[in-house]
Amino acid sequence: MINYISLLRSKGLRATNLRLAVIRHLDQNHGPFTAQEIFEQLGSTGNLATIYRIVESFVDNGLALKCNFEDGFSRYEIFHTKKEHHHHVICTKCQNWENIAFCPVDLSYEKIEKMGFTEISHRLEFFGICSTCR
Amino acid sequence: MINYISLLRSKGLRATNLRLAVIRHLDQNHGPFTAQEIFEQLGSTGNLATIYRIVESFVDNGLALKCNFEDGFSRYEIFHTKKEHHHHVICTKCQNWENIAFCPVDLSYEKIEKMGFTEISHRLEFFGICSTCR
DNA sequence: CTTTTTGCAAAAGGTTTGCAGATCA
DNA sequence: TGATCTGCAAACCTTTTGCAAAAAG
Repeated sequence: MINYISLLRSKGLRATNLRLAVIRHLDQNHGPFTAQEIFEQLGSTGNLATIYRIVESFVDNGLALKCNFEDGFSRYEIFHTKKEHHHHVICTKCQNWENIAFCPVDLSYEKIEKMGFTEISHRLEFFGICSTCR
Repeated sequence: MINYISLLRSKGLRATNLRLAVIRHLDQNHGPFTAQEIFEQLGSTGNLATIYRIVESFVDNGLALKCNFEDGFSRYEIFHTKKEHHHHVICTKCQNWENIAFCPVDLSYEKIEKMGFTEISHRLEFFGICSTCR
């Protein structure tokens, strides 16, 4: 059982009720979620603008990752070093997604370093049509 | 020398002056570009809303690709089958980018097909800090 | 001369911001 | 108590849309 209060404080963030609710929700559910989804799943308490401030602060402090399904919404997903870096396949019809267990990209970093870049990261998402929609 | 008029017509698009200017600009310059950039680089003639309609019609008809540098703008890049599928490294400080000559991802499609997906595609961008900004 | 495209202005819609009051440490 | 955070409402900013006029074929 994770101590969310300590986790937040370790990043210099005060452990407010709403922040605790958001970090717990992200940690215990199958995300990523949009800010709107988090807001609703938390019972539409609090305020959407505050949810945005919270998830962005999590991204800035390494508690969450932001990802992009090319549908006009930013999505936020828990990040701890325990959980490995991963990607998604998004169905372009129903917008459901699955996690992908492997990353085909990391081995490429050496080539990009040779191009003169440092502190390399990447964003990768797959799109397709899932078996249900076919 | 590409015949842009025929190229547009082969996709069922009328060869208007603005569409010709946009396709020529995308083809002859080092993109991708935002709609605003295209508008300005073309001398701010025409209308930004029309530029949006044009580049989106190019994407729908396979003449352009849309890509995402995670900075709030959509970017559009010429696409012909002659030019191979490729990715970018974007400097997170100066927002300049370079093309990447290889794609580490295509070999993964088989694994994703086994997950039940068809018509698979992917979006991949690398981020880092370039030698100038370091 | 019919259909498609453009310009203009206004709307849409996700995200951000200013500020006063509430909450945390 | 002092610093940080939240709620509210309004602003922001990229992108889209409706419609009448213009251009294409």
